Amino acid sequence: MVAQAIEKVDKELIAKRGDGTRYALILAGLELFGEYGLKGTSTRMLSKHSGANVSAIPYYFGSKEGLYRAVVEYIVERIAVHTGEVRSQLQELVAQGPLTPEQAGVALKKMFTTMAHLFVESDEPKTWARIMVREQANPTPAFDIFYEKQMRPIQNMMTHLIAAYTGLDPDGDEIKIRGHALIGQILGFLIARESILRHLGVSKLTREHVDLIHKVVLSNIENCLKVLRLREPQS
Amino acid sequence: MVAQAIEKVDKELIAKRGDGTRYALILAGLELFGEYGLKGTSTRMLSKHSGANVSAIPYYFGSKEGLYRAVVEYIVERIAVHTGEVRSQLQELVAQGPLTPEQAGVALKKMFTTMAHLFVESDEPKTWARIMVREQANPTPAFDIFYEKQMRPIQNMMTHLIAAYTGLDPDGDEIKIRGHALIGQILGFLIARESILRHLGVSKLTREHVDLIHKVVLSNIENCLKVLRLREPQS
DNA sequence: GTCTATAGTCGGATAGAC
DNA sequence: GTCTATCCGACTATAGAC
Repeated sequence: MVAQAIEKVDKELIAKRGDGTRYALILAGLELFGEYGLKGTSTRMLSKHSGANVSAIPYYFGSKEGLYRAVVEYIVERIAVHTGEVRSQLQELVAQGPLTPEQAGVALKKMFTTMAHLFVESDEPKTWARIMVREQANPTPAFDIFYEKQMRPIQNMMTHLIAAYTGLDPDGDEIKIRGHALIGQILGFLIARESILRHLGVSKLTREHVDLIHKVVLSNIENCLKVLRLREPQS
Repeated sequence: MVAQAIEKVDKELIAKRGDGTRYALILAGLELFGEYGLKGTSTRMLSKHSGANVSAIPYYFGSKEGLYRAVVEYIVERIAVHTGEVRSQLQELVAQGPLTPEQAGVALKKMFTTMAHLFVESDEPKTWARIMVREQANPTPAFDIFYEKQMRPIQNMMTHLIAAYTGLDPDGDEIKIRGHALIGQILGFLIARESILRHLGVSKLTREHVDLIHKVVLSNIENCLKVLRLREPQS
């Protein structure tokens, strides 16, 4: 199964080092760290799962923690691959000058759609999610990598767009909190997945569930923001 | 610090066993399992933190896993203490017969206010949260205790109230998903706290932040539900 | 019910052959 | 760059004194 996954992935990452061992370890780490956590995953497990020798871990990554950092960096790279296009589109748009509320509204919708698609629908992120959720609840030094390269740009872009759409002060706390609340709706389906699965009485989300989640989340977000637009700029 | 916390807590729990050792271990587990996870917490750490002897763990709980289960059970009990009053109020109300949309609206507001208060404002849940978040991402057998005794009743109550308020089919998937999305907004501030703290540029939420979060979340929820009320019952 | 001592296991990292 | 062998520390749980 590792070999299969290797083929799906950018050649560049493999080419980073002459061999596939390093990469096989990252893939193993992705699965095992997500499943059992940093401490819960032993180098022997990583070795067995990747097919690499135990000694390859200190050799390539210095230590088990080094491999963990590399795994987080890999996740950041993969998210960039998934969201890069939308992100550069939005950055281009923003760079062109001040946005009209209508433009901002369209951009926000695109942004949230991308997030919902990535977090709810795709299969790949489920592997990442566990690692990143752990990091949120209990940041290791690796959290900095994730936050600075992924979260902060998203937060900034969202703040900017919501400000353009609603007229809220882009530097105030309210706009940051509002953005966070909206993301929370989507994140809930990633983070508390076990609870929603049990509530729905299924072991896996069906196509219909996913579509429904999309619809609900996007309409909720639209409603929350629309009300702000109509509100007089104050306090 | 342990002795201090003991005093704050129900006498019953201490009286469960003649001694405080058992309880001191649970308190230590609450902090350490949250911080380092099940595997990441050693019996030596628990011993040192609680002041109890290492052997007290297998003695009272059978094993480290036994202590972990006891900690989850303790969390469930504590949540019940915090939410019990509102919960029985709501159950009473529901038992009296079918609710008008207005009654359901008031009840929903009370329910979400309680949750927001508990998850965003109080200090105690932050300790619980880490453990429960780990369980969501990676359920151990202890998750069942939490889900059946806490999550399911909340989900059922919420489904019931949203149905009464909006006219949505109480047995459909949509209502479950809508409820989950709304809870997600609140949960985001508990689970992804590190991200919102960094975005706000603070290391701890101030009173003002907490009030703002309350306001934003509750108004969002109200907006999302209000729209449904006006919607024609369909599909 | 609490302690010390220890058995028995498994972990990460290194040394050095190939 | 990959392997085997091994060191050494840390872990959980138990035995048995008090």
